Amino acid sequence: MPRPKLEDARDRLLAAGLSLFAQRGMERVNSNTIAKRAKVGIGTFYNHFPDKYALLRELELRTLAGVRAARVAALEGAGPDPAAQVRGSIEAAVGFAAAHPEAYRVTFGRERAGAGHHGPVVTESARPLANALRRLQSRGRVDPRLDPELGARAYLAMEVGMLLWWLEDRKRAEPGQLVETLVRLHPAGRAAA
Amino acid sequence: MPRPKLEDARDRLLAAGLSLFAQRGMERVNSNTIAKRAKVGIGTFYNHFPDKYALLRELELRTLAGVRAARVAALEGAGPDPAAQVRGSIEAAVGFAAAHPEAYRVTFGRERAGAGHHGPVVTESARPLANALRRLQSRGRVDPRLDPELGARAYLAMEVGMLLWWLEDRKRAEPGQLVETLVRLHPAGRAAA
Amino acid sequence: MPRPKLEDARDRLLAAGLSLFAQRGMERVNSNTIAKRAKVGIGTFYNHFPDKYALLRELELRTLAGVRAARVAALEGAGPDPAAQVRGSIEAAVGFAAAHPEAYRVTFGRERAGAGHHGPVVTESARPLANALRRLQSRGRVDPRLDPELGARAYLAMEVGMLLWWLEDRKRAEPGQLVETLVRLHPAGRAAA
Amino acid sequence: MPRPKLEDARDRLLAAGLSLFAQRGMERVNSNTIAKRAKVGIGTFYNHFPDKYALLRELELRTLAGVRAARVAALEGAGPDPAAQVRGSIEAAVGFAAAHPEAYRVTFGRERAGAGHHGPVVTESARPLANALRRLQSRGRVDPRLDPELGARAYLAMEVGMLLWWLEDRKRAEPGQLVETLVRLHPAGRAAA
DNA sequence: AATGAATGAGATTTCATTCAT
DNA sequence: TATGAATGAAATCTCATTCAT
Repeated sequence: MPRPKLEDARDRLLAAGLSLFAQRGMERVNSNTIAKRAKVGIGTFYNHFPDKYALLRELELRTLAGVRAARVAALEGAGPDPAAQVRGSIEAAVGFAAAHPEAYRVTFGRERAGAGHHGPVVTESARPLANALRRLQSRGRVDPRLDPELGARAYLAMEVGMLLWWLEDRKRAEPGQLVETLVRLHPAGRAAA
Repeated sequence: MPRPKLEDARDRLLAAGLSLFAQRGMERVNSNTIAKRAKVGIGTFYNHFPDKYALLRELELRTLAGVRAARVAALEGAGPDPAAQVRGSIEAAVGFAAAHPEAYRVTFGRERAGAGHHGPVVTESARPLANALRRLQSRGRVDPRLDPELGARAYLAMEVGMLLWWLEDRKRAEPGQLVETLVRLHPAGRAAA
Repeated sequence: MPRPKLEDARDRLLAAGLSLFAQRGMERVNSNTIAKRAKVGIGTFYNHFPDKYALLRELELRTLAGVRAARVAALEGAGPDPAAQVRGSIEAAVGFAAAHPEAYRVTFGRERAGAGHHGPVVTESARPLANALRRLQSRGRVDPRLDPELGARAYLAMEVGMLLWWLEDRKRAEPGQLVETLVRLHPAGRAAA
Repeated sequence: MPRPKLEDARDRLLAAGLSLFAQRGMERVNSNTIAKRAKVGIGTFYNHFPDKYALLRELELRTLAGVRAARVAALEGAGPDPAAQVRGSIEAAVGFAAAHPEAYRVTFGRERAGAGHHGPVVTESARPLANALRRLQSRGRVDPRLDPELGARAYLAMEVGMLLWWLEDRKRAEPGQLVETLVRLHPAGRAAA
């Protein structure tokens, strides 16, 4: 029998934190509320996390790993065609947001206090995309005048912004429409036109 | 202490709030600090604003009006060519962000508590852009398969996201590069390619 | 022409204070609100009253004078019969409360902060009643074993308590019923039985 | 500081609140002072009561229960004679006020902000007394022209008013005198005359 | 006399964190 | 490890009063 209570408390705290952060936003959630929602004593909270930001950080790391894994899997499944890779990567991101809306909103949303947070979170995805753009430019498949760093940033800002907007109210669009729009506006999608 | 000149206090509070919000983010600024920075009693703060969110809202309204005015002026000065209009509008936005970085970050940044705030702020710009895209589609200048609403949203998310990223550290790019990138990735820029 | 503005402000302040105190109770009314209701600057408030308690005190003095005058007039109109005098005095008190419910509630109600306030307000009425009871005892018209001081106090507590209770919701009884009840329970009403 | 024994804090807060409310009156006591007097952190105050009114309400409930219990016990001990019952009930009330002067003053005194509070507190005692009067009327022991509801109210206003006045300065009378006065002026005492 | 913006002491309330059990 | 009562620094907000105009 696996330890029944042990990791239980930690997982319940993470789940409670996730749903509360998504619902109310970082600064409007307090550690006591998280513990209560997790049906755990407040002392237990501090046995597992040094403070509430640590819990948030862990949620973010899990989300980032999840998005990355989804993209990697999509790229591996897409074969060598760049267009298919772009579409696959986008479908992966949209799919992840649809499957884990709270995690997506908490990680990428506008909730964090303090400036300069968005950047780092996105940076990790920007680098591989910039490299991909450079490769495509060298093969003449993307406008060579586009700065690949800036293009990557710009695209990711767009993707994140759209998905957050969509998650506010999913009736705003079908996932397929989102994918179409993002594909069409993707820097690597342009050359096709 | 003698009472300062009439509307002085209110303006000083707005200025103090702006710089503090930009520096530390909404939730890490308190009314006492704003009042102190404005060299005004805490009571004066509450004579002018019911709470710190009201001050923020006023700053946002001023910023939105500023961006809109800059865009309108640019469009009027750009003549009838759609490409020139797109570029002009983008230059106006970049110019505004460069001239009022704190106001831009406070208004569009990721600081507000509670979800669903970004949307409304951006919505007002999304509508005219969607209309422009529709017009260009009917004239065959923009890919007709692009959903104009989603395209407008996507572009604005990109523009805002890039400018916020840039304002975190302006050494990251020259304003001209930003304009080039945004022009190239603009939904209406595509058909020109 | 009498000074038009002069006493105007003071009277409007008193009226505003009366209605606000009656509505919300002493401690939940502030001087700025009174001034606003009186359509007068807050500065004007302090030109007329040293503080908000002074305004209250003036209202109370006016009310006490009003009740006393009503009772005196009733006694004078009642002729020499003690029973008629008792009934007349009670009718005067009930009539005053009915005519000036706010003033009555503010003056006699349970609103004042700090203990020991009720006593003084009532004391002034207790003395003449105690004297009357003594006179009636010496004439054998009131039970001689009743302590006239305590009897007077007790009756007045009853009268005030009933009228406040009635003013909370006047549908609770007809004024005539109140008078009957108070007459029957009056220390001097007893001998009649 | 080591945490004091379990429910200790709550009881100390109630005791501190009682003595402070009695001393200064509701509106002149603040939560900090109560906590300090109870030798407890301010946070502990808010762990136990949502605000100071909640503490007051609990004190009132305890007092009302105490008075009721004292009256019930007295009635049970008084036997079937109505006169003895009346006297017993009055002795119980006077005894309770003498034994718990602070609780009595806080519960029945004129301190509460907002109107309409006294009524409800007294209502609960008014009903049984009204019923008793009705019974006595049907047996011809009380003047049938007296409205039993109003009579009950009137008597209770008298009792409460006298006891509050007495508690302001106990030298004003002996408890025995109070009882005598109240017995003589009781609606059910009258028929004896 | 009238005005009302400005003031700041003080009251209320929140919440991250500790620690004895 | 788990618990949760206790804590107090810090934030929000009120309001009586002043004073330059």
